[in-house]
Amino acid sequence: MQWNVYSDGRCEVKQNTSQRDKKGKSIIAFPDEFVMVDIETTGCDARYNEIIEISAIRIKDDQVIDRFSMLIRPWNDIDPFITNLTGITNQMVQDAPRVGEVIKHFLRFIRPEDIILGYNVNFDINFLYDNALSEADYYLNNDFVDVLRIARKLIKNTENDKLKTIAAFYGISYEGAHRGEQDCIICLECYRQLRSELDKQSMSEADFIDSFNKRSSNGYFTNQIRVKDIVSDKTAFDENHPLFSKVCVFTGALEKMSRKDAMQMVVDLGSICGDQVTRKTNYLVLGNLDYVKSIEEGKSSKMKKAEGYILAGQDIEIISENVFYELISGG
DNA sequence: TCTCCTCGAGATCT
DNA sequence: CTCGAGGAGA
Repeated sequence: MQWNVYSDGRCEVKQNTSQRDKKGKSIIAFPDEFVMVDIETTGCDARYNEIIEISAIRIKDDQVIDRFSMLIRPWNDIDPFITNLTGITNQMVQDAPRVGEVIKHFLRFIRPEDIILGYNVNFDINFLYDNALSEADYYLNNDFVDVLRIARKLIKNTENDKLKTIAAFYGISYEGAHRGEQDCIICLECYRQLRSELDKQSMSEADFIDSFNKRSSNGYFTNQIRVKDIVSDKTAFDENHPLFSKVCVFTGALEKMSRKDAMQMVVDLGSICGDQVTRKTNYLVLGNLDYVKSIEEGKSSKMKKAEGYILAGQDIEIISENVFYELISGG
């Protein structure tokens, strides 16, 4: 909580700036022209910490066409932890301009219609938004693309999704990282690799973008995987496969793959996925339900329904994830 | 089958 | 914060 303290002793809670209601949207896009941005700061909290470096590079049609990089002299000393992390010392910034001057230069570099890219770029946007408003009376409202979100969706087998890890995954040098300009270049290289990853996974950019934008008109997430969204491009199937023409329904979270991937395997075998358990259901595949608090006795509604049908003599089997994989592989 | 809603897990930037 | 689940009700 921050306070405004007046000379007559009055004080009041500082205006809630955390709304940032003119801020641009986080979008998923692959624009032909954009500005890659990275800042260095004295800490992680935009309310209490200061920007000490702003860097940006403008890319058009995969070419760097303009650059911006300036150090800033903060009002407070730079903590040794930050100097150790970034290599930026108090001495390096002693003749640098204040944030007000630098942000005004930056606002001349960036154009209102530019799309900003960066890694976890919401962090940078928040600092820039607050300083643009307080120092230049300007609302920074550019939409932005977070390369982290793209990486999270596309890269599954790394231990985490830090920029360092994604760079290593693609063999991109991390030399000179934690300085603005170099981080822009590293992020740009990762972005290029991630974009080409779509081809490797034979996915169109439009489909990839769609997978993020499954929001209903009121803005709520409706990210449910629906049976009708899972189609097979295969035309011939092995009719002797144990799952052929069987109806499979999933409940709970699978441990070894996403439900969507599992459903894709099912339809690629010529089987049918169901959204809910019915008399036509043949297999109910049991994922992990532990984390679902609303579930009583560890059983989802699909399980209870299936058990009811089994008691009534229907041909339904409730199977574990592992048994499901055995069935998939034809065993 | 669609809309609206709730919940838990797991992060990233300096 | 974002994302991936499940559920009630129409």
